[in-house]
Amino acid sequence: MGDRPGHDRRAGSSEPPNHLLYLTDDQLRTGIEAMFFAYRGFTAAPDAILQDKDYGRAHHRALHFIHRSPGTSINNLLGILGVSKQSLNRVLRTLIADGMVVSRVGTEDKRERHLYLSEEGEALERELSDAQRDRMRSAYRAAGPAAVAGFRRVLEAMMDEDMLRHYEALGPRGRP
Amino acid sequence: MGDRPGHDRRAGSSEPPNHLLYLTDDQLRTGIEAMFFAYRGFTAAPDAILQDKDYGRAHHRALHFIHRSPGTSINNLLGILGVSKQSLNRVLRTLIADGMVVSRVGTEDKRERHLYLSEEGEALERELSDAQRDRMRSAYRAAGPAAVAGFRRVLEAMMDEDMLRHYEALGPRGRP
DNA sequence: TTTTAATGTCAACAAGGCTGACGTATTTTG
DNA sequence: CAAAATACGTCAGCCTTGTTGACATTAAAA
Repeated sequence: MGDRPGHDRRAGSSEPPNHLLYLTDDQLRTGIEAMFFAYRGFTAAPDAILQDKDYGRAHHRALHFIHRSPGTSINNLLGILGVSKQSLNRVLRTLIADGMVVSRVGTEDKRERHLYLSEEGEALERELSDAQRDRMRSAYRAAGPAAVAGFRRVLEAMMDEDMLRHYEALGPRGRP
Repeated sequence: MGDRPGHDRRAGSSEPPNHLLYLTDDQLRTGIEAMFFAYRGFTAAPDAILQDKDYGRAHHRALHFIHRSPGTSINNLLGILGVSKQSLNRVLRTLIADGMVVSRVGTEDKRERHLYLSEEGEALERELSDAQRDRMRSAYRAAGPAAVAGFRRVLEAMMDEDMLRHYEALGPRGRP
């Protein structure tokens, strides 16, 4: 297990080749901790806004992806969010009841519902994503363009196939 | 608000300077989505292991940081994890009852408790972090050392002061 | 026409957050 | 030394968000 190819555990063994120093257990552990702490910073801004309103992080996620893919179906959204339909439904129900989200019966396939944000929904989404982008922007700016490219590359390598598909399907200018 | 210095909203405005193209709203949005999808990949492996046992992600976090800072106090752990003492207590109680974590009364200050992992706790922690590191390692390897450096730099810039303090206090070879 | 797919919804439950309120050592301070 | 502050532990209750199971509806597909 310790000598699985490319699996350099680095515990009391001999030194690793210099070009693999970044794969050290210590480096990996630090990366894990960085993800943990950074994710808190990542969600802090929108969470603070949501505290006052009657919504939570789950609502934010739904708003974000409906904004990104106007007209998306429930099934597509389920795949993106990776939750059960019952969980999503509970969130969507409140958003629809509050007039943030509009659900229209599909034109081609009338079993499907197409989801859109209302004006009000767009406004809330904008408020949340502005706050989150501000945080992201200052991090990007502090780190610089080269670091940002690396950041993206590692995150993309961290996704499994399923997520990567959804991530790429959103593309540079999201389509339903 | 649109022309706050360095706040290039890029919505229907003129082109941004070339050297700031990475601060585009589109780029930031993609980074946000990358974080969202990647975090799922990040927690997937340990979550899968925990599903069988009677523990959850919160237990994993406690195990991780006690492993990293043997002898840590409750208060320190609270700061790292950023949860209420009641939340942490619930998790710690089960871990202590199961013999995964040992709590010793402080030597200098007898009000404090010092937390350690038992042999069994170390074993579980190892199982979980091995799985998570495997995932991390393959992402690191796929992205390469330069990307990893950028990844870390952006994540660190994303933390707020409080988290950064805890993150750095853990250091390269964690101390209590 | 039967089957399958997409969706909504009800019920029940669990994990893991939170706050408020106490109780108890123990250390610090005035 | 007495009073206050600190570091816990714990009980109770509540919220969000996740889960599974079951059942109904509608409409597309075979």
